[in-house]
Amino acid sequence: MSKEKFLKAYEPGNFETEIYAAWEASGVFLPKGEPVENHSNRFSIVMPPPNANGNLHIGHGLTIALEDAMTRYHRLRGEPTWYVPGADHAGFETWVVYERELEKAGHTRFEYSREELYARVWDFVGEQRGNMELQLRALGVSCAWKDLTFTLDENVVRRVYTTFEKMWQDGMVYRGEKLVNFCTKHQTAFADIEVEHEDEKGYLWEIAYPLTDGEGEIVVSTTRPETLFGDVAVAVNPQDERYKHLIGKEVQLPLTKRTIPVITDEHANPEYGTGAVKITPAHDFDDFEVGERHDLPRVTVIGFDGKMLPIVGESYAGLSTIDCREKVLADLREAGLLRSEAEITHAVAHCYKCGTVIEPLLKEQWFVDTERLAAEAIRHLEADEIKFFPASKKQVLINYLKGLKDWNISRQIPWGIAIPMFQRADLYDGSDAATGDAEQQAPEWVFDARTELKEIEVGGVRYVRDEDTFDTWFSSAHWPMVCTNWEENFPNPFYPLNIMETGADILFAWVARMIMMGLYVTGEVPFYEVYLHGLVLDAHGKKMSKSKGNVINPMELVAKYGSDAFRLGILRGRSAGMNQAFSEDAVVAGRNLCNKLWNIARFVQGVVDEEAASLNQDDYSTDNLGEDWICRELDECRLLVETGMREQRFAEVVETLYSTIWDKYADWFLESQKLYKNVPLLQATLEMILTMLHPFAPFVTETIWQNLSWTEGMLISAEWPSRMKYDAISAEKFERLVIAVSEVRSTLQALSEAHKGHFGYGLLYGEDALVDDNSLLMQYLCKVPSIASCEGAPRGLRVALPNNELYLDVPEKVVRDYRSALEERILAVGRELDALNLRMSNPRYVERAPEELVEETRQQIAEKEGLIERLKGQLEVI
RNA sequence: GGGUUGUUAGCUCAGUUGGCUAGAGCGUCUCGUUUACACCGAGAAGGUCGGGGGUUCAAAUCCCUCACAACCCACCA
Repeated sequence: MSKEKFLKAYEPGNFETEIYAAWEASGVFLPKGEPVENHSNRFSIVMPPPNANGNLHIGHGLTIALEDAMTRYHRLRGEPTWYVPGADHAGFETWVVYERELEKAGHTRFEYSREELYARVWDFVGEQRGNMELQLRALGVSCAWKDLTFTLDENVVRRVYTTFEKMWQDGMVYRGEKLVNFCTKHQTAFADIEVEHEDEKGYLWEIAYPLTDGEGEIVVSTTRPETLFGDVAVAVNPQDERYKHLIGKEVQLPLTKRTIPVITDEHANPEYGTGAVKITPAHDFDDFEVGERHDLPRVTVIGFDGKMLPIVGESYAGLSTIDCREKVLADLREAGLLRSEAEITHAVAHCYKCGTVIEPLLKEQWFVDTERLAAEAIRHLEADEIKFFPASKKQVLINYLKGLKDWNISRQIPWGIAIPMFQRADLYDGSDAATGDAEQQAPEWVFDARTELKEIEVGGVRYVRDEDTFDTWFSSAHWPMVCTNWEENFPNPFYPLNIMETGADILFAWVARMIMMGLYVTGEVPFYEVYLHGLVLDAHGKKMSKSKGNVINPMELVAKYGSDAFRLGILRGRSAGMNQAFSEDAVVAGRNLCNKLWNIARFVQGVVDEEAASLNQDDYSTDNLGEDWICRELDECRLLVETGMREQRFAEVVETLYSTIWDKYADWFLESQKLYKNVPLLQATLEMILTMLHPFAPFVTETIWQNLSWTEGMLISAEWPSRMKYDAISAEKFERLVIAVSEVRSTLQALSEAHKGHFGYGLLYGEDALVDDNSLLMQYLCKVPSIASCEGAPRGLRVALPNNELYLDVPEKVVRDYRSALEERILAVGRELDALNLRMSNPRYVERAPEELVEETRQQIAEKEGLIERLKGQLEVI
């Protein structure tokens, strides 16, 4: 590239694609150098895999901005750095999308075998693949593309099967008939965590169950009268005096011919409803447990299609639960058994995808016994082996793990990793009933990884594959292992990961499971740090959702403002774990910074071109105050960036860089360089700010680097800046000069406003060595037409500075017009002085506050007193 | 019902272990075409840091309490 490309404004679209291609082609995204065993000298991170067939949303944008900034920073520090990208088959999500397509085309899943469906979805995803990866590239992600892991890759499946087999052998996997959360629309069970509870209006009905001995009745409270066909008991609290005489009696179950017992159980709450509750173990989680305690039968009355089963009798069978409810209520009313109806609000479980009410149904499923896994995870968490950002999430996670229940890992959707379990054929369908002893003694279930086969033969016995697939979180739990090829590379120099960065909303679903699984398989925590980002809300702090129509597409922002601007904007003001509103203004500010940096580079390149003679110097020196000052400021900035990166405080790092580059480097240093032109220093300092900003704005910094005449190689693999050398006393002096210039400018502006004139006044100075030594710079920065010593005869308006003797050479008339402004200023300083005096007049302050603080206060009082004195003198002159 | 986190300028948000005059971006107002940049420069206005109480020489920061908001968890029929 050449300088001709240094156009006036930075146009990201002209460079980004080209720059990204150059990075990718150079191989710089792959880890460089020998990974060392000490994890502090290498950096590994894996991408939470975006949905392979989807588009990136704003949350991905934040994820990439964070992860890529970390990655680039560590790469610049010279550490072997490995950022592994991923793509998710997104089992249920993708299945829902595909099934919708299928339905649009007038088909249903039931027309196809599982193999056919799997193949069809595979093709469907294949068509979409690539979009997501292109979008990641547009965001500038510097990940090792050749190591991209798809969640259905062969090595992932192999790893998952190995773990599952180990769990099966360890007795941690079991087949159980339990109540599961079942979506009757999607025909699949869910883990507890996948179910959404919402408060809804409903009714609490009271229904009379007559005693079989004819001695009255017992009235139960229920929100689901249609499940009464599945009732197996009525429970009352053992402490409830009202019902003591009924315990052990039988009642007639209304609308049926069955009778059921009255039992006691703590579950019955005497305070709620009538205090008597019907027990339906097959359709209610509480009742299921009551049933277990009392060894009650489970009567299933609702099918997986959400319709009433034949067992409920001809007049109800086949009805939906809602229709059945209406009919039951009507019939009860007619029978005179419905005692009351009251509106209530209660939590109802819904499918998180389609909103269908979740039906608790009995189903045979595979479960993972989580007790051991959770206990081990808690042990390592309590030993502080993983550092959390924000720190508070660690305890939140421990609390969750303490209450963790067994994990249902069976899903009835074809798009996923098949569960490698086979059932003895005779038990599977009964059609091929076992005849011999050998068959009858064979185990009911066997583990076998040959899931591509529908049937297998083991020891002469025929087995049929379980049709279900794994919960995606079961395989995702292996993510850090599979992405780093933990098994093949053992001992793996990149495992455990340095950090896991992901959304705070999947702390339980994912982070918890990665920790449990990592410990179970490898014996080590899978990562040393966890950074959890919050939700990106819309501009008004509302959650983004398609239905609300407030979704912001990151790609549109990238197209409009550039990738760097988006990255700078999305990180601004965002801290770990917090849900924060998205601000397009912050992206605009990012865009402006990129343009500013671009013009800084144009200026520096211009000076370098002009002063060609002084080129090719290896090192810089500092020859005047501003140069020492900028070296000090840049070095301070570097330290703040390093600390901020260590502590994962990205918003602060960006803020620091922004103000250093703009408010210090451009506004003061470059302005003063228009007089002095220290070429080697300009070059060194520009390189430094480019390097420090590169993790956050990779494209513009690299583009500039490529366009500068003297730089070599690529910025992405440049060296992190080392310490700057400077004279601290000079730097301090420049700081005072800055204050003086600001005050002069401010006074000039106030004068012009008071007097409606333009401010072509000269500047005079008295006994002021600092100004005397730097008069040219003062004149230039203050934009005054002249500067001179007042030769012991001050005139005009004294500038209100405590440490400098400066006068603006203005006519007396103007000073008089300025009188009110001066009076105001005196009052303001007076107020400040009062506050300081108040502090000093408190003897306990002097006594207890640190000495340097007290000393500082004393100095300030002296300064303010001097200043006020001078201002008053000025007023008297007028 | 339990838990977590918020409430700081017109808007969106920073503010590390308590300590100089509480900051930024965007917006607003005034002035300005000084050849790096109008995606700019200079200057300015704007906040009793949600309310109340407490600890301290000193509180936006620590403690208590109230109000409001968001999110997460939860089987109360």
